[in-house]
Amino acid sequence: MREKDNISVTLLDWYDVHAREMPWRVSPQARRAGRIPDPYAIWMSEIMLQQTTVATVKEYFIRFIARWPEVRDLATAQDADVMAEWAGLGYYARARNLLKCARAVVAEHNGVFPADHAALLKLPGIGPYTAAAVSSIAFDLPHAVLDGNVERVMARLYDLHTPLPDAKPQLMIHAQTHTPSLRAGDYAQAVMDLGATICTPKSPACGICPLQDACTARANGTMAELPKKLPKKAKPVRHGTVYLGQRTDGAWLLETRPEKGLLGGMLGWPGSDWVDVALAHPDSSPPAAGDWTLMAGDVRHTFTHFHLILRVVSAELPQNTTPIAGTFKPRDDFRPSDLPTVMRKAFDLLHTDATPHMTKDGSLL
DNA sequence: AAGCCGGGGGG
DNA sequence: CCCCCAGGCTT
Repeated sequence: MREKDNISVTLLDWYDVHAREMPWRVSPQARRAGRIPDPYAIWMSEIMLQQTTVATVKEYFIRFIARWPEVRDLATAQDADVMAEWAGLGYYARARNLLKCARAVVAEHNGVFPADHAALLKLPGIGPYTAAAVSSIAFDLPHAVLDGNVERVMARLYDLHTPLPDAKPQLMIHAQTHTPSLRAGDYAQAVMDLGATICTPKSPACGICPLQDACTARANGTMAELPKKLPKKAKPVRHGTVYLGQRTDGAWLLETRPEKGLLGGMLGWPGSDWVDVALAHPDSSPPAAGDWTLMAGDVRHTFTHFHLILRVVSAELPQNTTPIAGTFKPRDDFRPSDLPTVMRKAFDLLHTDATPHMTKDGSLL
């Protein structure tokens, strides 16, 4: 086993050769040539990368930057436009905080992201990880990033068997130990790249790992079982009903969900509450009078903490319909891609299987 | 400290 | 189909 005192040098050398291309990334070569990363772009990428893979984020990042090139553009955007652009990316509180943060940077920091870890930490949506990531990647300040990748790399490097999240303080100490005072940004990206591409959760590619000779778990053969985690709890199943109503002129009956809670601030179909299978089926009344039809099949979707099974009920509504819930959105004003995934699945069900399961008879609903 | 928040990819 | 992954906010 080699000593662990030059981990950062080894990783930086590896990163010089193996750094992946990303739309927000300044390559180590470009950085040496004097190119400075755009803190706004780094911040936006890091918010999107919370709980989300690089492959998924790329297209969203490109669209956001094209539409709102600078923080002042985003700060003056309409809430609904930002939420619609975020649709499908998940964890919608991130989008609400993205907007809050952009407005705070304009209002409190003159439109310039502060090159200061403590100041970044005070901004909405920026926690310990993101403050360290922006500090290091955008400003080359020597703050240690500790995301899931770094946790895994450090747990294996030190063969640490303490389960997460109890192990976090120890892992953070190791992460800080290896963070260099020079090239802190490249180092942060290097260690996260390593975790994403080589030191992977399952079947890590130890044979091509630049740290293989320094890795204690590799020496002990325990890398596949690290990091240990506390057991997760089972997800309950909930049931509900959504109503997809389309007026004769093509307008859809939609509602904007409340700011707080599940899918907060997002567009969705009116419907019942979502209740546990053990309870009575939700008493759901349609959002407007009409000839409602239960569609064949159902929508199945899994959220962070429960599985959901939705009945989908549809109707063609007369032009003079007065909604009980929701508002009509003109056909040309509505794109299915503005919906969070579970709501888009309901829309897809309507259009891929247009055969009614049974005709509405009044008692059905 | 524990619970609340999506969605994608892999076995 | 099920399992795994993983930051920040709220309470």
